[in-house]
Amino acid sequence: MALDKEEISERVLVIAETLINSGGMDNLKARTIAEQAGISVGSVYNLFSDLDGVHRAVNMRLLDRLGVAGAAAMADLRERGVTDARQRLLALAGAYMRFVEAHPGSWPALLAFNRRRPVRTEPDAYEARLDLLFEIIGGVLAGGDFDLDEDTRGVAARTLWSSVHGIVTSGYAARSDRRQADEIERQIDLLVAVFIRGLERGGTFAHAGTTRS
Amino acid sequence: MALDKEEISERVLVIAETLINSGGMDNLKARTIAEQAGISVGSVYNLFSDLDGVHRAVNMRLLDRLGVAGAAAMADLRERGVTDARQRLLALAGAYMRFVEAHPGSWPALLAFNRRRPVRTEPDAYEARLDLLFEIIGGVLAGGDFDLDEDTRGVAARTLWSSVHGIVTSGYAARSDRRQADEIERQIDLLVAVFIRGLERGGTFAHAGTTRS
DNA sequence: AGCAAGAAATGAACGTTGTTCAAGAAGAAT
DNA sequence: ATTCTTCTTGAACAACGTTCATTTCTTGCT
Repeated sequence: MALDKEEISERVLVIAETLINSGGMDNLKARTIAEQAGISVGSVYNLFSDLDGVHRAVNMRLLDRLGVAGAAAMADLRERGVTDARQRLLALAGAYMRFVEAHPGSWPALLAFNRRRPVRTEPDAYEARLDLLFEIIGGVLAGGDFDLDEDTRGVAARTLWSSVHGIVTSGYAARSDRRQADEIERQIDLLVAVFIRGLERGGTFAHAGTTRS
Repeated sequence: MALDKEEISERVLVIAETLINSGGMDNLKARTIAEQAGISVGSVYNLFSDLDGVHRAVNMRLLDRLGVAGAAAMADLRERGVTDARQRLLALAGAYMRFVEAHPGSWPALLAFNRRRPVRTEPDAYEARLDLLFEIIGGVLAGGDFDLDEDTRGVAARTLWSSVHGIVTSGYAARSDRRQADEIERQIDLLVAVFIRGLERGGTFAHAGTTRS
């Protein structure tokens, strides 16, 4: 055996991500992986349970990289002495935007994968990675001069994440030219500005009871 | 020919939506459609270009229904004399939430379909239906006592849509139990409250220049 | 070195899928 | 009745995910 099992798995995942990123999840084919990795189809199934398993592993690596990108953006601003909450939130949103742009195939594939009905295996591994993102955002909110209790701050952080996520992904789903990138930036600017103004005034955000019919 | 071509198309679409909604897009199979509709596989391809064409048609019907649901929610509040912007936005978000709940398979499938790389056919038909939603939200914003120019109001409407969309879909993607429905409602409450507080103070929302690195 | 037992890799084979298209059936027109 | 046109059919094809009997390699022992 020329290579370690770990090394081959690694290579398979790199190949798999490239395939998915260039042609969507439909482009992830067992025979293509095998050919490009220099192994047989059977070996792919020896390393991973099935193609869904390969995709899951690719997705975990993606989420890890997104977390790193977010943390790096915060570290960068900290180094440059920027503590302004608005700029930090914009930097986080920008990091996410660039991340999605850099993964035009694999990120949509991750989203599509997580929507598939029969269902979530390893929810913990997935949500733990999301929690990391929420904590970064929560940290920014805690650093600003908002008067929020811990619980509300958590909800606000998750709301910000969901909102930015919605803006970026539905933006790129609609089109992919530069006009759309500008639209996304405008929406992010407005969202962050509105959030900061709205949160600055403090208070609670109890359920108004009108969401349900 | 016992039935009109229109009638059979209609029946095929109803069957297709049921299949997609119950088992995701993987459940949409040419032979299943043919069998349930009482026609042959070839006839399915006679009515639609391919399975993507069937899915596209199903998606258009879904978007139409979503638009109707939003308009109905607004009409209902108008009848009851409710003009408060906050309650109207919450009602819209609630309508979307219920819509997504009512389409656990077909709505995620629509989202996944629109993310597929090779690409958008008929972008106009799709975006026209989205514009209708934006106009409904824009109308609510115009009705409230915000001091927004038309352009900013449009951006705000689209931002609200994207945000609510992000909250609802990433909420249901993560889990599907009742705890998650509560979380979604909390996020929507906070988002709407923050938006109204933020927008009330007027002003512009120009690009701060920190989104891009 | 030789050898046996266990582990890992292989790719032919199977069942399903989307899609096509020659052949046939049905209808319309003369 | 006959021709022409249009629609319908389902067998056939290629491509896919997945399995598993067979082969190949590795390891431990004498």
